[in-house]
Amino acid sequence: MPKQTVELTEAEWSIIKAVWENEPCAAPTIQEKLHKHKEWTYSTVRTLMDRMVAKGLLTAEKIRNLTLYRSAITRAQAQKGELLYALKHAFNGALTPMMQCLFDNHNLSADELAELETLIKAKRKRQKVIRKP
Amino acid sequence: MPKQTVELTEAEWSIIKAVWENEPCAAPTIQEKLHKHKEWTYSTVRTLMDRMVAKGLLTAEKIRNLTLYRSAITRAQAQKGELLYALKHAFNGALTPMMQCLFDNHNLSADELAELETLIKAKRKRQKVIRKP
DNA sequence: AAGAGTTCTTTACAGTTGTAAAGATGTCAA
DNA sequence: TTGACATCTTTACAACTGTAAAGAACTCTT
Repeated sequence: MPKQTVELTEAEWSIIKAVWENEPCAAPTIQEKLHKHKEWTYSTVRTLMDRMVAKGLLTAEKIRNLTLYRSAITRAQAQKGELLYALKHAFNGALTPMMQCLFDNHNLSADELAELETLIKAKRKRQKVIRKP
Repeated sequence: MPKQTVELTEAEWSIIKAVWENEPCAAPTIQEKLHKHKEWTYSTVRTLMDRMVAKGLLTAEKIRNLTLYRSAITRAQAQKGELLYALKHAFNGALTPMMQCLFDNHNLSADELAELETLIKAKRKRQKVIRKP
């Protein structure tokens, strides 16, 4: 079974986002891709990536002199982990207060509000479907 | 100005929640309150709390042999910090995908769905109000 | 085969986090 | 004033995180 709760540090988020967009990819590629935003040397990126392999966040495959990395978790899994962490710790698992907080701290365009309503309506219909937790 | 982005570790969340519910309070009180859930010794709790004072998450006031602690940030601030962290890292700041993710991983009661709609409607009206960021 | 360039490996180090033992000090009741 | 008890202070330590230097190894071209 896949890890059911994934937690990423800030640095790991940077790395894995770049991996998702470039996989399979080599460490130097990731370093270059991140270079605009992060002043990390190759060594830094490499160390982070290898640690992420050890944690099961990435996989590495060695081909001759090159190590090819791939993500071992999906973006959805990572997002879920992050969100559930916030939900659990900051809101004791209660969704409505979380939404409330979001609404209080974030301006929403009319379009976004409409989209949310659409999501809610869709959710009502789907609600009966069994979902694996 | 108050810290505008607060980030708490898991242990810090445990502590500060207990503080919010008991402040002003002494470290031994917090240790006892948490005892059901956390097998922390007094030393552990105390160390965590003192570090939180150093970080500006709590305040400490010494009265004779007793150190009284208070929260230095509100629950709302902490919640906001946690949520914005998730929003920024996992969703690149995009709210709708975040909601989507939430809906995909969380069953909602009819009541909750209705509440959300209410929140959205309220938000539409308030939207024009200037909010300080 | 030698040099240039690319990629990797090893090692390190300081700061943070979780966890706590041991001992010091203060307080109050008898 | 002497324990008994409560509370505090100091010190420690391992794991994890962010960051990277230095040097080794590989690859490709001339």
